[in-house]
Amino acid sequence: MDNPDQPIRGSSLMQSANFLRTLAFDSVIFGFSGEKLKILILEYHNTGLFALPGGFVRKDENLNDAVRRGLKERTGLDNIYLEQFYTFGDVARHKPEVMERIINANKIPDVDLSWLLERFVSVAYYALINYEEVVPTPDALSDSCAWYEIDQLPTLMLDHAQIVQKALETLRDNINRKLVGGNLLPARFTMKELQQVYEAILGEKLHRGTFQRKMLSLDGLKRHEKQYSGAANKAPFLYSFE
Amino acid sequence: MDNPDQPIRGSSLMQSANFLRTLAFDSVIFGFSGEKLKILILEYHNTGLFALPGGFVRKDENLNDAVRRGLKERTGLDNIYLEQFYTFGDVARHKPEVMERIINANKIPDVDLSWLLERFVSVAYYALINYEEVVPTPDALSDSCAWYEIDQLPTLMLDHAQIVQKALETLRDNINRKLVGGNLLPARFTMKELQQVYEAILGEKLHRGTFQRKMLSLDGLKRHEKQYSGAANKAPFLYSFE
DNA sequence: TGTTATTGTCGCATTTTGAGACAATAATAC
DNA sequence: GTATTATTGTCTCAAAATGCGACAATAACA
Repeated sequence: MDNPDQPIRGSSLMQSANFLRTLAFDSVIFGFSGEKLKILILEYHNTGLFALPGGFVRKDENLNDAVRRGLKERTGLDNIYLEQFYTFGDVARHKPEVMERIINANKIPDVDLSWLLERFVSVAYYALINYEEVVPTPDALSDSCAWYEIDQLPTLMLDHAQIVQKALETLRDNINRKLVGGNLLPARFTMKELQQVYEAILGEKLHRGTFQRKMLSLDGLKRHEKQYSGAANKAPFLYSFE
Repeated sequence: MDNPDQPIRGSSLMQSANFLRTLAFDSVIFGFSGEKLKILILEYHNTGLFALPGGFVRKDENLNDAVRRGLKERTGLDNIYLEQFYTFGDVARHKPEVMERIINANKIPDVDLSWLLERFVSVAYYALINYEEVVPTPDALSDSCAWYEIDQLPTLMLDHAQIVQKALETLRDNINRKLVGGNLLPARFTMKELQQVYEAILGEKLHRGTFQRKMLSLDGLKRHEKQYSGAANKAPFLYSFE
């Protein structure tokens, strides 16, 4: 389910009065490392349940800000490219027994949490993150918050697998229109690294010459000094996004 | 605001118990006629307020079904291509005084409508409709439900102008990927009519030869008999979508 | 039979894309 | 120094897609 995030730390905050009813968000947080695309997944205490990081929207808070806040709490990162891609509103995604299991697996002071058992519609976002700078941070309900390779995800609860799927599709669509990768890579990177990001997202190999020509023609990259890695070959240029 | 639609007819239905809190939908319904792209706009009784047709989601109803239901009530049409394109969740869109004005302008039996004054997040959809077959139908709160040319809209309440804008952008993006127009035209149409739809959506003239070649290469059109309109020139073929 | 407006299609120049080839180069081996 | 090796930047050429104008075909009417 769209899990609460930080609120439970101070359990008094976790009251329905502070949040919009019915509405939650979930986020698909992409990172890139070791030539692989990964996403952040939570595991709930003593339940064996895996989920996307999500949360609720405060009554006086913009929807987009709520997600930004959640992202910061979970990754420590700020000022990140976030894209809303779909809102999931089927009745079938309402499974109060799952939420109950999560609540029961935790010792939570006597606050009325019955509102969490109601049906939620979830607005889903994805974000592209610099893997190196992230400190994955579980919330009070979770054991862990960790990176998983996109094609080796554990079984996710509710419709979260479907959400991931749709996030990937949207990302693939967008990559042909915008220059993607700014946040997935360090500030300076080689053309090869950028190509690896594209290949990981698209799930296919690209032709080196064609890729380089295309990227350079897009006019969104700035070329810097060469990177002498110590390898016995020509040193590649470093680039940054403008 | 995201207005209630049919429920008020039987005012007993218009109780908060039946609907999800916090959540509404709005729809941008595109039609095509006289070479112009148009959308359906409501006008509320005695308020001078214009709005997109919208509504609420019943507690036991899928989000997508709620929109489909609303669309049918408003246009009489069924089985239409509907696309969810964005969810609007800023605090700034909460203006209880607007909703109050609408409620006060109508004589509504004493049902508690205070829930309508709360903040709503709205999921927005667009639909492409066959103009010829539509019977625009206002709801109980509205004087009228009528077509307006896309570039001659009245001032819309709340953030509805922004919603229309985003719908148009999404439609323009999608038109380059999918074959659009199936619902905007009659079952059989000429290549010229199809081109006019594209030009209305994109807001620019297209080259006739290039357009025809492109459409035929997409392999989603079936060619039928010629249409003898009585004009003194070569008769065009009729096409339909497969 | 000629006229007129519109349609289907073609040809050609231009641009974009896919794929391989080749010289340049950074480190190491000799 | 010089040869070797892996990788990079760029080029070339063919193939495909696109922009734009031209021309023959044709339906109705004079």
